[in-house]
Amino acid sequence: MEEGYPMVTLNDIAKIANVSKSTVSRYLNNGSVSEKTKNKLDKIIKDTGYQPNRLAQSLKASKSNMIGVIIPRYNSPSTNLVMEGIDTVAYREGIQLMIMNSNLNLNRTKNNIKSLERQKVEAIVLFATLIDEDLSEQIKHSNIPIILVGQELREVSFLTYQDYEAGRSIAQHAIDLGHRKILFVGVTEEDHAVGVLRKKGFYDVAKKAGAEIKFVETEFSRTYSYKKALKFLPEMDATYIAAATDHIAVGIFNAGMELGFSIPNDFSLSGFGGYSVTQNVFPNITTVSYPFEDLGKLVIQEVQKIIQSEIENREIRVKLPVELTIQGSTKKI
Amino acid sequence: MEEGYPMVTLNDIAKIANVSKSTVSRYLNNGSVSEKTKNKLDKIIKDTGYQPNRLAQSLKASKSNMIGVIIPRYNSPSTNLVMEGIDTVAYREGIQLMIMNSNLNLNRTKNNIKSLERQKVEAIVLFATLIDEDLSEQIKHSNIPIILVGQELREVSFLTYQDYEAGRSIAQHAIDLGHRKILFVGVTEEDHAVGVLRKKGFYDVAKKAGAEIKFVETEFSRTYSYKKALKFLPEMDATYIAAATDHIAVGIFNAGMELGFSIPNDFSLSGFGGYSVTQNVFPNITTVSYPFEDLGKLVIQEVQKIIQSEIENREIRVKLPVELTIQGSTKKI
DNA sequence: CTGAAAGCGCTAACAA
DNA sequence: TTGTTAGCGCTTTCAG
Repeated sequence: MEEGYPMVTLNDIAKIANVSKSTVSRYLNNGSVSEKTKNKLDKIIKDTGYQPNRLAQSLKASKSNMIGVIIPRYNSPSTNLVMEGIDTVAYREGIQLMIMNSNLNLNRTKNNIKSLERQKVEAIVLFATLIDEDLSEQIKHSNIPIILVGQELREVSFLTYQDYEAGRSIAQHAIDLGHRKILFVGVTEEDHAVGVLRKKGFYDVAKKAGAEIKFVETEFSRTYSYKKALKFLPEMDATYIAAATDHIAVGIFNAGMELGFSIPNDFSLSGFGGYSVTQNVFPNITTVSYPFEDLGKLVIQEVQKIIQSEIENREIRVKLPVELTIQGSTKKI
Repeated sequence: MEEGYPMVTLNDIAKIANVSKSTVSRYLNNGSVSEKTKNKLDKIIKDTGYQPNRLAQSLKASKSNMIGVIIPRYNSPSTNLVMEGIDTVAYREGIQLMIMNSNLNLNRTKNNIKSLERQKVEAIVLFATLIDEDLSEQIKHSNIPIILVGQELREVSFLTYQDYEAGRSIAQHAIDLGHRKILFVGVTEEDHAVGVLRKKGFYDVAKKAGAEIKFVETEFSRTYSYKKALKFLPEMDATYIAAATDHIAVGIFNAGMELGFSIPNDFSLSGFGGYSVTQNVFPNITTVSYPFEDLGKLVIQEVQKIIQSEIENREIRVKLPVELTIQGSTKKI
């Protein structure tokens, strides 16, 4: 590996061109220099391969033209879809993303925020599931705007989805199909959006229609849910299983296949999310589609507004609508 | 959203404590200050919530303690697994990652490299599939070390997998099961690892055993492969289909299910990669497992060595071994 | 149109 | 142990 060109600074360019640093800087920014020096600098910069040091620029400006993003982990399909939306707009707008992984760990999340503050990012987009009092305070008192994704929190800006309505929507679907014996496979209530809202929406509608609902708690991972399902499926009497996420649904699906069940003949099955994994099994799994990518795009647009406006105290509260996607895994009883 | 604490700098701390900036700096770094000032500074820093500005630190040091990572897109399962490995080691070592998305676009890749150079990252980990002459030159001449992941390239450091051997390995499996009429569903040869090496390894072994191989070219996406398979499956006479990636295999699997085929009874099917998607269908898909996470860990370890050593011209060439994972989708003819 | 000078926040000689 | 000084690379008044 041969060593590359040496690092050349603005000062070097100035010396070579026999002008002052400010002239070079001016050329680089406004471009308001004489035709002659313009040509001269043009050539020198091209020859030397000069690139302005962004650390120096940012330090000078006291801001970095970057937006921090804290993701919960790398392989979360929903997060990745949101990221695509974020990336699309950020790239178009010339905004750099500083992505950090919290690995679903509260302490790492807190440290990530501090780190991004020190990096002078202009705003932080935070994917968080679990939020304790401490983190909540940190968010509120940060000197840079933090916007939460996928959860709602008092006194904090957020963009999320209509999880409660999603629950209602799929419950209505189950009821419409005639199901009255239902198993809801959910997650911990510590996750407010998934653990509380989806379930509550579902229960509210299903109970009202006179359905009998049993509950099993599992974890987000497909594998864990698969193992759990191997146990509860044999002794289950429900005709409809509502899983709190698509991944959980797929885990149940696979366990069902392995145990010799036929879906949707032996029982109907649905998820939440609408990501592609529901189409990796056959029949495809009925789900509620979430507008992940749209939310990503929207986040950056909102962040832009916050950054550009001088009014810092705009509080954003957005809940995007979701959509029932009926596929082959649910049918009339 | 209430505004946070005002930004406090090292200088502010110094003034409040009535000492010089260097004393504060010294306290922060070596800690070699008198017990008295130590206590004083301790308190002030805690009270003010002071955090050193990392832009200034990095500018001063002319380096940022960050490693740049250029990923091909957000939802690539293999990349995300490697990222987990990278993240594990980087977090442990206190190294920040600056992740950028090339979106599989050559120009974005080139710009990403420039951007990371300007950011003064200490090294760049580059996931690239397509590499043209221009990019190759850019890599070689960059003034910061760039290490390629998942592909090999002359005169460039890289870590990748034994793709050729992977091809051989799964071909041997097919042959051992008695298959002699084989369909290989691959991708463009522009992707050397996937499009060339896997295929070549497969062909070398299968041909030698007297098998008859037909070839269909598809794209990486599951959906595209699914559609393609809907067309070629009905008129296919092979007893074994080797897909060049797990995603392609799943696409074929789903098309097969939809057309009423039974796998592995009507034909055997295998993929490459070994990520969890192979277990999202039933029967699970036979594949070659790649050590994605290990590679991620290794990358950062190697990068560390490069950074720490003064010898810049260490060229790294690593190809990690792979492992055949036999599951339910392949069987004896 | 151009240059001198100050300063962003920090670190690191070097003196005291 | 502490303070003074210079400087990382850049932008931005303010004069000329």
